[in-house]
Amino acid sequence: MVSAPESSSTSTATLNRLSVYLRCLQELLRAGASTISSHALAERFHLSSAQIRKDLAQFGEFGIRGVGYEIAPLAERLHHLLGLDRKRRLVIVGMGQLGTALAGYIHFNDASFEVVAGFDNDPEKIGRKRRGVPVYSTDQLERVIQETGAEIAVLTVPATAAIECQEALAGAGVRAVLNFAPVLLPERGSMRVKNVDLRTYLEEASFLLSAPLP
Amino acid sequence: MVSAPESSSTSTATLNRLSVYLRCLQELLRAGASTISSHALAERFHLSSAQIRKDLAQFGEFGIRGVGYEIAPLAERLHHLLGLDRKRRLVIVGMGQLGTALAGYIHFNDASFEVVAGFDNDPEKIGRKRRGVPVYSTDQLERVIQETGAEIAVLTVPATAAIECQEALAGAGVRAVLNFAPVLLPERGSMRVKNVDLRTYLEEASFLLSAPLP
DNA sequence: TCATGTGAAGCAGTTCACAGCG
DNA sequence: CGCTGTGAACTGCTTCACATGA
Repeated sequence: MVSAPESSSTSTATLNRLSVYLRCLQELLRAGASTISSHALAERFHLSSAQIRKDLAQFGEFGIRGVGYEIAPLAERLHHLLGLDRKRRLVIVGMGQLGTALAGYIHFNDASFEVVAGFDNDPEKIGRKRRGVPVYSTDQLERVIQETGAEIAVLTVPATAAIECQEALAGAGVRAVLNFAPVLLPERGSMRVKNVDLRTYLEEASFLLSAPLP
Repeated sequence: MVSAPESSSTSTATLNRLSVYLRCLQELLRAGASTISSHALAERFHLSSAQIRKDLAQFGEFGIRGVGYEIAPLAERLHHLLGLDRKRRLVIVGMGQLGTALAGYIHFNDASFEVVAGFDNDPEKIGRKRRGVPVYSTDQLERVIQETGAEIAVLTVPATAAIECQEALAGAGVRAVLNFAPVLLPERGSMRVKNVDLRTYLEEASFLLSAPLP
């Protein structure tokens, strides 16, 4: 038994699975279960049980041989590991259709994240609230982000504006961006970027439909 | 010179890059360029030039040694390859905030995709149009999909409803799903699934913010 | 006995480095 | 000469298989 190494590097793939495991564990907990084996978990996600054990073993020995994992402490561990016991503030840049919808969606779905501000260039929107979120001019980006202490940004602006927005966000100290604009934004310095390119996803679907059935 | 192999298997990663290359080529074409080298492309995307050459070489020899790639024919080739010269019909299941926003977004952004129907359980919405898209009861899913010939579905329903929706879609003959519900839907038979899990993305960001700076 | 934790093997995708050709 | 096309090396993730321990 070793006290959790915790560090080195956890891959994105592993991280995303942990997020999914956590939700599953929370559900099991609500349903009154107390332990679960890697095999049982694997079945739910159509993964291999070894995958799950490897994922979990990175952070210390959490399982009980012959039995499985205790759900409650494991869930708590993952919750902490993902940094979810601390509420994260985020801003939405581009309060159009999609930005506004995401503001509501995040607010409604996720207790660990708080949408503290939206930005837009449309004078009609500036100074009002949309879905409970105050909308500021994009000029105010740096000031508002520093005042609110936001750490994450969701980018829902047109492709042409995305790069300059990213620069402004980097300047304001934002360290994580979810980019919905259809451009591949690069990581820059300490800023992490997750590109969520709807267009690419649709085109992937289109390709698969054209291809012969597997 | 070999006539394009075209087949075997193209990985998702490659496919997604092709989608991005295509948009870049179209932009270059509008700007009046006629050829581009793998190095110049690589610079734009912060990729290696070898990566780009490998990606493109899968479909035949398209480059001119000592020069680079001719933009127009390459763009046309990729466009065809991704199946974009054929208009794809899609439906949105769950016409809430997010579903409605996506309907507008796709319609506005992408000439190759047509949103032909939305589905929801809310009687208030059924029978009306939202963002130009007629909304039907979820009961009608199979009938409407077969009548419209939709091939792609965007899932924006609550997590609890996602699995049964997937089954209904599979039954209706839909072969590609973009799932925005926060559950990991499995591929089933010939149905391809792309999970776009906002919650996981946010939690990934949260983890990275907690972790020491790289 | 049964399920975990883990080295070793396997596989996939990326990068390297250079031969080949315009 | 410059840039493509490509085998070979490399990197990192996944799966296997088994020793270990409750």
